[in-house]
Amino acid sequence: MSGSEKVGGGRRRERRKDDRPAEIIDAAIELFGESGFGATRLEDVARRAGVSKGTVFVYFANKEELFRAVAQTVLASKLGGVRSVATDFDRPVAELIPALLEQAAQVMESRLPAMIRLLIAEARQFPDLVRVWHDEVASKMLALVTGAIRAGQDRGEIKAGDPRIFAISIISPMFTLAIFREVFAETDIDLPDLGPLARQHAATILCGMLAPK
Amino acid sequence: MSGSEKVGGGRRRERRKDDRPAEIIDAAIELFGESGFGATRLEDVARRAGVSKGTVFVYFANKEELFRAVAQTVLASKLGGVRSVATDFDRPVAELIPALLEQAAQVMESRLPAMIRLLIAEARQFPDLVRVWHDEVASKMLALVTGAIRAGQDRGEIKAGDPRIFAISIISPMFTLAIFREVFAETDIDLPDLGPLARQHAATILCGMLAPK
DNA sequence: ACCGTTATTGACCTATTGGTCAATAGTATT
DNA sequence: AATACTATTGACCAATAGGTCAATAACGGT
Repeated sequence: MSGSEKVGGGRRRERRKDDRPAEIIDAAIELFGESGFGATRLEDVARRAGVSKGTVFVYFANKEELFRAVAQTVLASKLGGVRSVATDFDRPVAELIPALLEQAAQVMESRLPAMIRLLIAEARQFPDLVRVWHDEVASKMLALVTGAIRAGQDRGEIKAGDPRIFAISIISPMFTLAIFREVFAETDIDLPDLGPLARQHAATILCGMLAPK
Repeated sequence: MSGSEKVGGGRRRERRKDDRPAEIIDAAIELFGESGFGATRLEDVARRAGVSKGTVFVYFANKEELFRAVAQTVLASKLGGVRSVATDFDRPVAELIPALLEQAAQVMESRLPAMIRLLIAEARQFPDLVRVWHDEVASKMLALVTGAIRAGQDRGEIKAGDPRIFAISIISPMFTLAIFREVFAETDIDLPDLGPLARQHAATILCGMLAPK
């Protein structure tokens, strides 16, 4: 109570060079997520970050650059998750797939879907970001699953068929539901939860892919 | 050849009240699809429609209204496809699902994915459009599939499980691939085609859902 | 041919907002 | 306490693009 004021509305100008970028990025993540890139005003980002518009331009050359920073921040924070699953590569597919989908259900509970929505929205404006998103996340994910499928096929565990298509069959429900939840978030439309979807879909698709013994 | 000039670069001012709206909407579909809503200038829409900016405002109160018209046009033109599948409702699921996915593969070859991308992008800006899209397309689609699943379960054809989740398992790969193709369109990334996906996925998911005899 | 109607135009207005920068005020050092 | 340094500010600028409207010219009717 005595000396240290509550930070929120405390002194007006504080010099915190090191924390600013992260704070601005956080604010931008929220606002871009709420209103999209085009409709979000830098001044609002600044205000939410507790900073003036000028400060935003001290740390980010322009709006695009801020968007890049936002996208990379969210993507980077999720990379760990993907990696962790990538480690247990050569378990039997019957174990890998449920684990993978469970993991996906968790990851999709974060800010990632909002980010994905943004990337879908601005894909044409920021082709290089699409590239990053593909190289860092999508293709790695796909490669991981495809590899596991192929291994399973070699072992005679999995039916014949295009592994890339199997991979899409496996992961797309998580992707689709995550997007749907984003899009229909503000409405009263109710959708299944990610967890149950992950489990039932894992069982179904696995059963469809296992080679008949 | 004699009197009627080629329409394209013909006389500058023509009075064609009836055709203008459709022409403007067509131009807008293309441009919104290419650059998104925010980044598309009404003046460009006008030019592509062979008309001046003022004319656009004669037929559409503002940019939002034009967007609505665009969305509804594309949605409406696709409604027929959904309906046509809805008719053969109580065939055995083993026939219905491949047919449905084949149909979906075809529909996703149209402008619909671009429109879906747009709707995802602008969902927060146009909540009422999201509603339309849900009521007119998504929920009908879901209801159709869910209904068929339930019927199949009653007949003992299909395993126990949440029919809504089964429905997502069935259709989401088509949705996902369509979106991916949109997003990665400008890159050199190559993705599977919709047809093969539809067929292999139909076989896989069906096999996973059929009750063991 | 003439005229009245109105679809069409494009110059114009203006609000918005990304982006700049000289002034200001924290902070560290002495 | 005085000084130097620089993070922060917010008034300001300029460009862009949505939106308006009086003037114009295409068309139908007589």
